Amino acid sequence: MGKQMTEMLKGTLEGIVLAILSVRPAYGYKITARLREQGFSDIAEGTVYALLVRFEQKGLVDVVKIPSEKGPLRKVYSLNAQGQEYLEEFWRTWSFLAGQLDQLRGGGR
Amino acid sequence: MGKQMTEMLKGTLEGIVLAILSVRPAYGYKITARLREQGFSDIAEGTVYALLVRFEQKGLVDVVKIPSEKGPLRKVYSLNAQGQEYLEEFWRTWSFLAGQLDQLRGGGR
DNA sequence: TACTGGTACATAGTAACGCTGAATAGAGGC
DNA sequence: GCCTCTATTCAGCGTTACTATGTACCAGTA
Repeated sequence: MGKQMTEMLKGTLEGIVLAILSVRPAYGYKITARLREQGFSDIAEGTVYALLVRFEQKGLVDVVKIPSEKGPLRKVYSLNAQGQEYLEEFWRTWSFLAGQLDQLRGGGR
Repeated sequence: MGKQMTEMLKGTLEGIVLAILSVRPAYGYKITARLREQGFSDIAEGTVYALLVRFEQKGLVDVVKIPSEKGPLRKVYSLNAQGQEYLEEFWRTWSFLAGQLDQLRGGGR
């Protein structure tokens, strides 16, 4: 992945994963696979797990352990009220930034 | 400034400043002031200067020293061909990310 | 039994970036 | 002289994503 993308993901990946969780609960492995399908080609496994741990520590998610059909236990994460709140703030921040960028891009031509 | 914004600016502020320079050459103090007016309320002084130094090291900008009407010499930065190229790549990366986020946001409701 | 491959989670170490806070310095106004 | 505004620089810090590796469970196969 490009270095620009790597840096741009800081702060954004968090929101992306929260948004994914807001649609439906999911576990790390699945989230990583989904991100890769969506074009974030080399998101590292460890990256998502670290993120999920942080969510848990901040109290943004609830966790349930569910047996997998194949392999070790899955840790299924779901967004709780606080996480929803946090996600909304993320969207506000993102909107502002995207607005500014659009303006700059338009003005630059 | 919010912590979310701080993290989101990583990788993005770089593009923002490059975009500003692509419109017309500018110097650190002015850029910082302009960013603050545009709503990036507490961009730290040092942040922009560090960015400009990095641009210089990567060879994305040309630098001229010009006397100020009031105060020490200004270091005026202008985007060169390589910088222009880099900025275009930034826009491509940004477009991809913004597209993904828009999709997620739409799907989440 | 041993091997392979897919699923699933965890973690130590590293690099990059923006922030904090302070220092330096010139010019003009009181 | 002292303060304010302009203008740049730098050391140290916290957060984040990446790299690389390790653990573990299960199914299929030879």
